[in-house]
Amino acid sequence: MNIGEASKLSGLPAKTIRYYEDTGLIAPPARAENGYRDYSDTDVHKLRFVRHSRGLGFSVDECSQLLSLYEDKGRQSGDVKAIAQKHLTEIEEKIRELQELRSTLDHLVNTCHGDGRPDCPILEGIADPASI
Amino acid sequence: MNIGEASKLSGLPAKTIRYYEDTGLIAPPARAENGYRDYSDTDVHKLRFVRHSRGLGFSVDECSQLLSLYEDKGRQSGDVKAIAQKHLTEIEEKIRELQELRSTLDHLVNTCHGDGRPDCPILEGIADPASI
DNA sequence: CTTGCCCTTCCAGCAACTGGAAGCTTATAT
DNA sequence: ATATAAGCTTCCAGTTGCTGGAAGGGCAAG
Repeated sequence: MNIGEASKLSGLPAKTIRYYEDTGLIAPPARAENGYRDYSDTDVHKLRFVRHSRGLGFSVDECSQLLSLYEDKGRQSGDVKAIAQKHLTEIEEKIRELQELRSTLDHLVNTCHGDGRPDCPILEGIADPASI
Repeated sequence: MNIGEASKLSGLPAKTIRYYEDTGLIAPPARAENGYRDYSDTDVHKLRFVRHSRGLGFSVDECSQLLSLYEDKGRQSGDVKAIAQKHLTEIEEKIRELQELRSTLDHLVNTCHGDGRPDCPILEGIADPASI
């Protein structure tokens, strides 16, 4: 099938599929006689795999590793788990950071009248965070 | 003072300060006779303001708006609050997304033995999310 | 036969820096 | 005085993960 069809079935934009091919994340597919990329069902399956792992927030590099492991029937699940665990830890860290930001911002937003007057605790809080 | 000193006092890398100048976030400082950038205390104050607002996760563009408002003594606090509120909402949305990812990943990681055997619920979950 | 859509490649740009090269000036050490 | 090191200048390239657009070829329908 052409890239348009593979795009529909995988849920990835055609642009993105070509990009993944360029950067080596996915192997180049077969080519039809007219030069068009020709995707198999297996190719589409892998594209979907990549879309899902990207959707879980894995970096393209991590997706590449996960895809290799997926294709390696002699894999060790410990290797997969290590990647996922590391990613999970990073996500948890990110959540903590964002919650801190939310807390600070929420406080600032709530103390600002937000009207036509110029005095603004938000700006003061940014200028001098120690004052919060 | 030279950029190195301004960097120390503001907490921003010299590279970043030059970058902010290039992109118009901060006004170009005075220049000494030797061509070196020459920062005033006021300049440093603004650099700190930018560092803090970046630290709160505002985009450079939003920082630019906030800095303008900070310098505008006739500002309306409602304008500031609108920017901060929008950002807060985005952060809350981001937190929700990450919590979803965390939930899914946590489940996957916990169901994987993570040993030398090849069967791996993480890979299966990525390949077929409907199965989770 | 032309219109329109799909495909191809390549180049540029987004955010927000960061690193490095090449070439000044200034400060320090001998 | 001189050699070296540190700090400054500019400019260009790379990072991540795409996305948009230009220029051109393929192919089916009207």
